Amino acid sequence: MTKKQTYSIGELAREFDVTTRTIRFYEDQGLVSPARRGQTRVYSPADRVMLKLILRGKRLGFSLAESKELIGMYQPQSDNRHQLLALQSKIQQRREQLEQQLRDIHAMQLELDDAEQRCVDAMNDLEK
Amino acid sequence: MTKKQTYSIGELAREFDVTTRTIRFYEDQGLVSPARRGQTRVYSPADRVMLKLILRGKRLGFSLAESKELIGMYQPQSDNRHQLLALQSKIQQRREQLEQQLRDIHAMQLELDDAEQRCVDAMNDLEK
DNA sequence: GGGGAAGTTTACGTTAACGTAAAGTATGAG
DNA sequence: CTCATACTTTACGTTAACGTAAACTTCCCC
Repeated sequence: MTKKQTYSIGELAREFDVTTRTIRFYEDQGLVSPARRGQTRVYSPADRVMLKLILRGKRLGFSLAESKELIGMYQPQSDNRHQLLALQSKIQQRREQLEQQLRDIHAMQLELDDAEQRCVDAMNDLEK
Repeated sequence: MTKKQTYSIGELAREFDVTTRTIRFYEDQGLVSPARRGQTRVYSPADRVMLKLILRGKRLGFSLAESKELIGMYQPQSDNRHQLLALQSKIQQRREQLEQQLRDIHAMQLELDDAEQRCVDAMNDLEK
């Protein structure tokens, strides 16, 4: 028995806590392309994975266009040497961006530590 | 000698690679409030730090409003116990969001590793 | 067969974060 | 004095990422 799993738009919307409008919008932008049973959209596990990747991109501040490009990088269909080199270069750029984000997160965490400490101190002061 | 350092809007724009329009927009939004010498804006080191924090927020996908709130957290001026508790709660939320971002980044890094490997393989195949 | 829930298309509205253009002011160089 | 450069305000324009409303179909339940 193969997992013949499919999803309705409503199911996915609930799972990922977005509206159906959002999912249809992503289709407009060419990020997902669900099958149809009549008029109705039928989503595959692959479509579901796409959504996951898009939303992960969003959490990191990526635009839909960026996420789309990023996802495209995961399957190099190029047989052209030049394009492969270009792809590698893009991958490298993304890597560097992610590392910048890591640094930024670390800095913020330190500041949050600091902020919380001042909170605690302020509360201790309140208790005379 | 105190560091009597100040900056023009143009200097800061160049340093942070944004337009002057952007910096004025941030002022409109109440994120910075430079002094004036006549009509002309004069930025202090503190203003410069603000800009840094805002742009760091941007790199992590924060809206200006979120960055503003976050920066506000760094100096609890509250003498109210209830507000201090609320602030702690917000700090905790930010922490959790940052940790989600860390997980997201890690996942992306793994996928980039994978993507690059496929690139390398494809290039090796090209060399017969 | 009437109704409700979930799906559909079409289309106009909204918000954030600036871009861009116009028109004026100030200031140092030559 | 004149010109270039850097600043200023005012104001309309733009893009991304959906929200929201209207009007319609499909399907299932009782």
